[in-house]
Amino acid sequence: MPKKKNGHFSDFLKRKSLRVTGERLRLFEGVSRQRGHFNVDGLVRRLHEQGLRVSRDMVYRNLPVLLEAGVIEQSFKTNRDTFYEAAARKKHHDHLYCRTCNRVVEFSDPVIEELQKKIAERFDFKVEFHCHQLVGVCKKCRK
Amino acid sequence: MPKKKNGHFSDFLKRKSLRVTGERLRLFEGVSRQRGHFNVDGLVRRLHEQGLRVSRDMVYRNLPVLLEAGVIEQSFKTNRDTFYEAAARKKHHDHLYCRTCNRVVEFSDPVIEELQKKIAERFDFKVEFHCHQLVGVCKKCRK
DNA sequence: TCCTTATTCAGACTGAGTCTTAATAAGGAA
DNA sequence: TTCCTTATTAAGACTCAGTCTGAATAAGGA
Repeated sequence: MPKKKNGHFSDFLKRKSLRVTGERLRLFEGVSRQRGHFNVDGLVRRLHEQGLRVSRDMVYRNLPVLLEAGVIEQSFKTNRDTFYEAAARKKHHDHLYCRTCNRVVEFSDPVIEELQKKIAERFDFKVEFHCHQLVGVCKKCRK
Repeated sequence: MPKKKNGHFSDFLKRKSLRVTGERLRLFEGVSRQRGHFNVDGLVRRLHEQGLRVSRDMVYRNLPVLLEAGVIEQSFKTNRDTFYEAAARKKHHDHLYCRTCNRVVEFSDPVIEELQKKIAERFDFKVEFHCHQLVGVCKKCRK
């Protein structure tokens, strides 16, 4: 029984005076074990396939909570959707997005991260997340 | 009469075997003189106010053309809209976006730009534009 | 001038994200 | 435990940025 796993999350909820509901804990567990990028509808579909009954609306309502708790982070945006991923799985990274084949390549650069932090400080800006994606055409799609 | 102004644009159209229509040239001129950030519906509204009759669809259809010709560039995205700005007006920059007051602060960092270029080269990726925004809460909104 | 075909317009459509309302359940008080 | 207040939930309607369709128009080559 991994009671400990969602301990941090329910602590977070209490700290924020949000109610610790079974729904939220189940959502937390379900989301935490997802791999790769997902949009909301994709997430709901996956969770259903895994036998977890959650409504789309429930996910949308709790998105800010999951983001603030650091359970997920925003990954990248296409014209249509916003994609997320479970944050605990791996360290932060940014994305190259091929608009032709929709494939995504991850990159991370500690120098860029550091410079970003400095910029935020300079403007006295509390950054909650950032979106950094290079959009274009990958090698394959250029033939 | 600044005939020369849209010369580059009509050359671009010809090079791409796209038809040089009065509509497109008018759109080009209208868009070029806009200042600040705008989304599509806002742009259409502004152009109407300035006496230029363009349909929303016309703008959407020609968005890729204007982007590729370098007339506008993508600026930042909110949950709902994508914002653009006339590119010729000023040099490239990125954005801090306050999700509370929706205000936008511009920043630019040549080192980050350079590092991005290197990353794109490493993955042999032809970058058409990039989206780099730090989302959070500005000084004022934190009281 | 004619003909082909890209472009334009009007308006319907799609779907991500939001909102409403009634029902439910968390958690504090006694 | 029981009751009560109030946040949360489910279902489904709604909004509106962006896309698509089909008919009318006009660019540009022959």
